[in-house]
Amino acid sequence: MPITRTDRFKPKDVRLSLWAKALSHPARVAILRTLAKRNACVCGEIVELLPIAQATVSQHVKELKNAGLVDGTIEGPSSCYCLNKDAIEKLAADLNALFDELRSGCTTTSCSTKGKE
Amino acid sequence: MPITRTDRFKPKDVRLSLWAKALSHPARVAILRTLAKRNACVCGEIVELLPIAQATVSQHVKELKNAGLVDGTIEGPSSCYCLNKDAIEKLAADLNALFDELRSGCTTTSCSTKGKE
DNA sequence: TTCTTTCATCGTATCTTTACGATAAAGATA
DNA sequence: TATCTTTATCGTAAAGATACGATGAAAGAA
Repeated sequence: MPITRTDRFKPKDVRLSLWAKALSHPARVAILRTLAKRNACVCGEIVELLPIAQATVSQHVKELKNAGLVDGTIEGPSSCYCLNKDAIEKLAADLNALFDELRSGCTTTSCSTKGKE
Repeated sequence: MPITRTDRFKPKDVRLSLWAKALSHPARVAILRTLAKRNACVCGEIVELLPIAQATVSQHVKELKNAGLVDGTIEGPSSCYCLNKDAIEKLAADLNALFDELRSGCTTTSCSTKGKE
């Protein structure tokens, strides 16, 4: 396998950026919300709700599956999707850990206030 | 202004996807972590730590500033950056609200287990 | 079997992101 | 003033993301 650019970054940062990328399109956020609300749903229902074509919805769902956030099963002629709860929790945990880190470092003064006084 | 594609999605989803996009590159995650750890720092220090060129670092920092997550002040010949704590909290709140929503909907069975039994 | 429904994938056009070298701007230093 | 340092921006190449129509595959209905 070739050396990718991301190999040069810390795995922790790469991991988080991949989670974030999964959420970085409004269609994908909407799909996750829909799956949560309906508890699982067929692809066609998602297509109805979103302002994009069926092929594009499939593409976005595929990304969410690749990210591990969504599972799918074939139900007759249609596909049933649902959230992967474990992955959602891992994502939430990773992000909360990041925020803890971002909160902890800085104490009081920001550089902008420091610069203005 | 022209009608963009994202106008067709819900503002709430667009907003979240924009936060996520800000975090969707390992360099940007690393920059945020660095700023937290050092409490504020000069552009050159970030360049030293990351495996990318100075121009690219500037570009990533600019995106973080556009997203509101980072503030910057000019200090003599150099630029000092720091986290925007308020924005970080807003981002954390938005994401936690999403996770609450994702957790609440589904109760027990996922479609994958349902499909296998 | 033939037709319909449902979804995934292919092919492709367009736009965006990422990356870098080169250069410009602006403060420091000599 | 001339020079050095530091950073932002420009120009641009390469890669990736997004979108859609068309097509394919697979299950169900007629």
